[in-house]
Amino acid sequence: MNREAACEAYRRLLAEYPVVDDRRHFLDFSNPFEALILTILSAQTTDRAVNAVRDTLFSRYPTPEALARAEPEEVEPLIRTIGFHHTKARYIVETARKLVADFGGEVPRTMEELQSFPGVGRKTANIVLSHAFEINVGIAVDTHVRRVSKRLGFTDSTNPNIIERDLVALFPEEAWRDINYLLIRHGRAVCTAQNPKHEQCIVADLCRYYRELRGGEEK
DNA sequence: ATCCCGAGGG
DNA sequence: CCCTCTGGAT
Repeated sequence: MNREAACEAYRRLLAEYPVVDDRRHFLDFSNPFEALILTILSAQTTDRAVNAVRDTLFSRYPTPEALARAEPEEVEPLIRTIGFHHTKARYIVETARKLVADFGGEVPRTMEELQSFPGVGRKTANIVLSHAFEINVGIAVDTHVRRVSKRLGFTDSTNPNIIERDLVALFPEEAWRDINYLLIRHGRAVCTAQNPKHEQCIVADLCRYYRELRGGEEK
């Protein structure tokens, strides 16, 4: 897909899913430490579930130092409702310990350093950088971004790294932070994995997948 | 039943 | 590439 068509799709998605509006329901990323921990906890879960545990978690462990002193076993009950709590309790305690031991309690601001924390892959690191630090080094690619990008024709690949490279080349840097969010919204509401709602899709006329489907059944 | 703004390990 | 980890919402 060419850049003009991609940006047209971006504009329409932005109008359909207002990002500023949606951010109210997203996680509060004002504190980098909390942002890192909450983003780790967010994996394969809803932001509602994560928001439900944030107050108890951070009132008990307000700093990296406090969380570093805890044992995963005592943190686990506090985050039981988010799922994957056994693994995630270990991730966030070890993350806090590494934060204190290697970074003086300050959350680092590079992709490489962030990905050295347990539970932080490229997707999570991208989110922390772009939302907590306003640093755009790339585009966070999750399963929704992956599916929607492939269908629309933003990329031909299924490899997340190549998808990210294609998206980065396709969109201006100002759009990087929001395209992730827009594609996720669209992926959940309309461009679903099964039975996508083509009739509700605001970018159907730009969509390679939709074009192929119609071509396949009409001729 | 199915899915959720994934990452680590085999 | 595959599998596992998990509870909650719908």
